[in-house]
Amino acid sequence: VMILRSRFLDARRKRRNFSKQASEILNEYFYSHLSNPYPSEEAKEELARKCGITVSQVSNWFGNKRIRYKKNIGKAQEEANLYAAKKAAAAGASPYSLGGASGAATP
Amino acid sequence: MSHLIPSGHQSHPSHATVPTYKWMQVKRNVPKPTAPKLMIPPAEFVSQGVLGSPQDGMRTPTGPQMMGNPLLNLNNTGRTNFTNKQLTELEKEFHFNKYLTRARRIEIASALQLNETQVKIWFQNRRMKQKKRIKEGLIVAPEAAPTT
DNA sequence: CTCCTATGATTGATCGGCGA
DNA sequence: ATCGCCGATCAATCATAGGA
Repeated sequence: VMILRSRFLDARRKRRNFSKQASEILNEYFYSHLSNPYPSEEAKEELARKCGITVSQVSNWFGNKRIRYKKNIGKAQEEANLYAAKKAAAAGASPYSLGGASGAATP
Repeated sequence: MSHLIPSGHQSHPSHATVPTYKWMQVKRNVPKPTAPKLMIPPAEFVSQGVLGSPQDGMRTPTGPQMMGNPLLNLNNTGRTNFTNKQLTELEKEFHFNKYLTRARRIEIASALQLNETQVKIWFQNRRMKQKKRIKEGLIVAPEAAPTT
């Protein structure tokens, strides 16, 4: 119908997926701070630089990630978690401090 | 640092289940499950929201509860769907004043069939939106902005 | 090419903190 | 004590990109 409205007003909604590498960086941060995935403004700026995106995009990414993670608790999310957590540990090049605190699954 | 540890737990002993942190349980007082009927008196166009959503949670009704106007275009989730007319008027007013006075707010709310709170919130969100745009270097900066 | 899922962006409204 | 604003976030939705 008159759904045409958006065509013009929301043209800005031209989305472009982030690079595979950027997503990797964001996921690494997210899962290594799963206990509190709320990066500070400074952290967002750094992530934005590393990912080559804007701070707002970083905020959007975390916002979407948190909400969508919650909607899947008990699903493949945990899987992805272990995957990313281990990967982050292996990479060992991330300057992020493990926020987890608890569990530490590194026998 | 003391309120981000998992709470109850109920995980499964088998695989390394990820603990459930508080942020994962955060639930907000979403407006109102808006019930039964759906009515759209004026065949006006709504900005968005036309799909039907399943599921709806139940939240503590006790809260800000700003609604009170039975003739708002509410979404099934309780969210108001502003009409283009309303958005146009609000936008126009915004360009005139970034801030509203109580009196002006009442006028606009009445004219647009919205709550004072909704008008207030709309302006609040609009200001934040503009700030964000300026920050990202799109659109002109305020006025007397000492760029030095 | 069609159908479906993943994902970035938008936005009405909420939460907590501040100040008048 | 109350109210508006800010900054951040939530939650639902839109629209498109990408994969089967």
